[in-house]
Amino acid sequence: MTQKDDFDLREFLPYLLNQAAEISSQSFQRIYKGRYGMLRTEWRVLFHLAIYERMTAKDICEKAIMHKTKVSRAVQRLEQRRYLQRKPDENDRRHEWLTLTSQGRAVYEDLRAHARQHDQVLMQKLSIEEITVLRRALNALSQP
Amino acid sequence: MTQKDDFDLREFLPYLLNQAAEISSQSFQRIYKGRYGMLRTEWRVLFHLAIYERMTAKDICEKAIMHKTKVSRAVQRLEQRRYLQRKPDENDRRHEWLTLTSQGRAVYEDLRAHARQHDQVLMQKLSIEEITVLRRALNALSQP
DNA sequence: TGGTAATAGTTGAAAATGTAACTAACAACC
DNA sequence: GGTTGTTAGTTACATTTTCAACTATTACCA
Repeated sequence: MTQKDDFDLREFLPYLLNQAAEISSQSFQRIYKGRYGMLRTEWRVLFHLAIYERMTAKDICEKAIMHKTKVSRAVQRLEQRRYLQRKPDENDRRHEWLTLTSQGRAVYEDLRAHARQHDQVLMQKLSIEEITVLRRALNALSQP
Repeated sequence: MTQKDDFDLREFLPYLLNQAAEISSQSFQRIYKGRYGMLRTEWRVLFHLAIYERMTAKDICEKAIMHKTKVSRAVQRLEQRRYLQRKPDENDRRHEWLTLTSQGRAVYEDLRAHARQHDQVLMQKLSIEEITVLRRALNALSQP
């Protein structure tokens, strides 16, 4: 098992990004899954609603770059657990406004604290300068 | 839909990493999926075998940080398409040595060229310095 | 006005993934 | 040698995701 080819997987950005994303998500996953049985799609929707307060599913699709069926199903499950409420738009009944319930907000507060803590741990692997550049680079790469 | 909370999702590393990984993988995905009907797990296994020549499934699990069932299934599909061959180890028949067929190597050559090209496009979004730091940071975050 | 197109969101079936239990081969120890 | 434990890899089943088709509502325009 000795390396032969001159193509270095460890320099291929999509590969590296995936690896880092996967590994750095794991311990946070244990938290939202373990405590609330939530999926990745679900905490993402929850966090967006907590931060932006009031969005339609479409808004979430765009902000979070998620497919509408993913969002639709995440919203369903969050509604079943009473973490969010839906309210049809008065003027255009194709839209539904989504807001967190107080229970949903409580879950968010808890998860946010863990997220912060988790982020701290991750950042300990990097220097301040690396963190700054990393965030900038990741944002740049997130523009489609 | 105005931001309210002081927690910034756009600074939460697992989120940022996922976003960047997802988006930067898309156009490469269109290539391996469109041309060869392959999955992400499959190109990863293919690339590892091309680069290291001869590995067991276990080796791939460790290098690629993939679960053994993922690897097992990817190997099955690559074998069905005649991209790789299995050969049981003489001394320990629990191990199977995997190698690419010439057909598998041809597919790799093609995909590698596209991967390089794709990487070039991604890197155009970044400065040289950002690329260096990004790679270093991603490698650091990939250590579990 | 009526007819076609576009948009928000849902649903069902197929594909992929995760989890845990399984088989087969070897190792270690008495 | 036989029992127990470990390792490599597969399989079965449940859970998620994807893709395409669908409903319901609004927009456009002759």
